[in-house]
This record gives sequence, structure tokens and C-alpha cells, in this order.
Amino acid sequence: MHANALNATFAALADPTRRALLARLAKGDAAVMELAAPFDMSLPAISRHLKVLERAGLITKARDAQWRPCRLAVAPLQGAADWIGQYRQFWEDRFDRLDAYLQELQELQGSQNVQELQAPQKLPVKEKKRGRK
Amino acid sequence: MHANALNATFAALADPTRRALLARLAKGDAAVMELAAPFDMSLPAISRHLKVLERAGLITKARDAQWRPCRLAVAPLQGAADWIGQYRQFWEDRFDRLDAYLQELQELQGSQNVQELQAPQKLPVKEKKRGRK
DNA sequence: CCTATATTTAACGTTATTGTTAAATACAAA
DNA sequence: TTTGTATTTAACAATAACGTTAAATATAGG
Repeated sequence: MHANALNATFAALADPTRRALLARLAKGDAAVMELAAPFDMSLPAISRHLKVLERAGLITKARDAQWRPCRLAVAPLQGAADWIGQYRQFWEDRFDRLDAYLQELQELQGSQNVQELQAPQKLPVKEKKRGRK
Repeated sequence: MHANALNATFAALADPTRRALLARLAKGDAAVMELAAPFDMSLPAISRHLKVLERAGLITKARDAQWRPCRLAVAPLQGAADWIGQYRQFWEDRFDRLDAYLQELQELQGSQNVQELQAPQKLPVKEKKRGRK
């Protein structure tokens, strides 16, 4: 997925109204009126949220008389998921490390050597002197 | 993951500079100077991008003398991935449908009944009369 | 043609975002 | 204390985002 598309996708997903609109569309196509109904927001506002989603490729609009039935389009979601997926291994690693740590804790249960345990992946942090002038 | 956190996470990810910073940090911790080096942008600008990432929980900053080594934090990425994951089944369904369609195409190869094929999941679209006054 | 319904565009104000440069702050080391 | 390096904050400008209301447009149907 191209960087520009990711910009638009993530920006579109950053708004809770738009995420709610997508969630609604996941249950089936709907026209603007129906999509707007649950929100305490003017119709033009919803219309523009839909335009943002459309420009991000997250929905498509068709025409049926005076209605514009909207449909969820998942390609950008796949792209976003793929991008985040680059980090999946990273966080699974960390989870593994945490897992090992917790297991180590369990094995030491009852012993007096708890001090030996270090939280995994801890940054070397020097003294924190607080208070600015 | 709470809606507010998703707002901050997706908003943070919507900027290509910030995504690049995260990509860099995936390769290891780094202080601000080092993070800023590849960018044609002032240091304060990078500093503020880092603050956006930090407020979104995507990085943590530690203190080491005058350096602020930054570390990737993946929890918000997991949250974002989980949110998008709600739709995974949805797009896998669609992929299955497309797959079935393509297979059907292949089976019809050489026949004259290609017209029978319908693109899957097509919205009923009436005539489009273009041209506005 | 006239009316009703659905949707978008226009115009506007408020608040965020993103960048800049200059100044301030934090810390180490001479 | 003075200096050098790393980082942040202040002040500012330009642009984008998001909401509102009023007006325009598209379409169906009497």
C-alpha cells in the first residue's frame, strides 16, 4: 500500500464518527439518511464524513434514485492491517519475552531470589531529577 | 481498546514522518538526534512528532544524561490491529467470493456464456445521468 | 409544473495540525 | 563557572479539519 493511501486511511480511521459509520456498514449497505440517524450531528456533517471515507477508499457510493447507498470497501483496511502487521512479530516477540518472564516468576515462587528478576526490555534510566525552574 | 486511544493512535499513524519514526524505532531504541537525522525537517518539528507518538502511547521516552532514548511501544498498535481485525473476516469473505468468481471464470473458459457471469457483490446501480447545471 | 425527499455544496467560525526560527532548559565536562 | 551538546518550549504563520445553517441539486411522483 502506498504511503499516501496509508495517510488517508489512518486519518479517516482517526475519527470515532467515521469508525462508527464503518461499523454500521459492516452490517450491510445503507444510504446516507440511515447512516446519519444514530448521530447527533447535522446531515451535512455526516455527508462530509462519508466523503472522507470515500476519498480514502473505505466506502463506495452507488446511486439509486435519490439515495446514495454506501458500501464498505475493505482494501484500505487490508493495507492498514498489512502495515501494522510489520510490527506484529515485534509485539509477539515482546509477548514471548513477557511470557518467559512470568514463567520464570512462577518457577521462583517461594524462593527468596525474587530480586534477581529483571523486568524484560527495560531501558537504562538514570536518576530522574524533577522540578524545573 | 478505548475509542479515545484509537483516535490518538490512528491520528498518530496518519503522518508519514511519524510512521517512519516508528519504523526506525522498530530496529532499536534511539535518541532524538539520531531519529531526526534522516529527515529534512527541523529538530523541534521532530520533537513534536515524537510527542504526538508519546501521547498516543506508541513510544516511551527515557532519560540518559541529556539524551531521551525512545522506544517503540506496541500496545496501541495491537489495539489498532484488533480494531481492524473486526473486519478481517469481512474481507476474507469477500476474497473467498472473488476467488469463487475467478474459479468460475476459469471453468467457463472457452465457452460463450461469459455474459452470464456477474461480478460478485455488485450494487444495483441505476442509470447515471451526468452533467450538472 | 409543483411538491416532497435525499443529498450535497456554500459560506462561515472555531480549533487542530504542522512547520519555522529564536530562546530556554538539562546535563556533562573542561 | 563556562562551554558544548541534546532537547524542549515559545511565538508565530499557513493550512486543514470539523461543525453549523442556509441554499442548491437530484430524483420520484402527483
